[in-house]
Amino acid sequence: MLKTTSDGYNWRKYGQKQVKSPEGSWSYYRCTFSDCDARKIECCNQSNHVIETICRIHHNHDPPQKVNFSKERPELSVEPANGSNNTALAVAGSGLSECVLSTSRENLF
DNA sequence: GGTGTTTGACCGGAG
DNA sequence: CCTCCGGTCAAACAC
Repeated sequence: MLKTTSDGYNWRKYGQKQVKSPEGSWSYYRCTFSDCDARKIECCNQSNHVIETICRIHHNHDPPQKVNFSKERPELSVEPANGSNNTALAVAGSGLSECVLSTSRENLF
């Protein structure tokens, strides 16, 4: 709460599921912004480490960190800049824009 | 008191 | 038509 998460947005969890392997859990997140309908799904492994972050719907607004947020922000921007053809990522009206960010679990593991 | 998290149940689509 | 699974909502609880 109060503090923003990885993306710089405020996410509200609205569901969790244990799917696939017993060591796989999906956490469903939604943007707390009233004017935003962004959704995100986090895939965690047995140790509750986020191994994959699937962004479903993108935000239609700027991050709440409007004040001096430039000094923060490690390096993970919203888009996978390392992606080759991330141009399709800009498809806001293409219906379904999804980006899968594979986080290095070794960071925590 | 308000907002977000947790957990179980319900619904719709696919096979 | 029935069953399984992914996705969402709602009530209760925690901070």
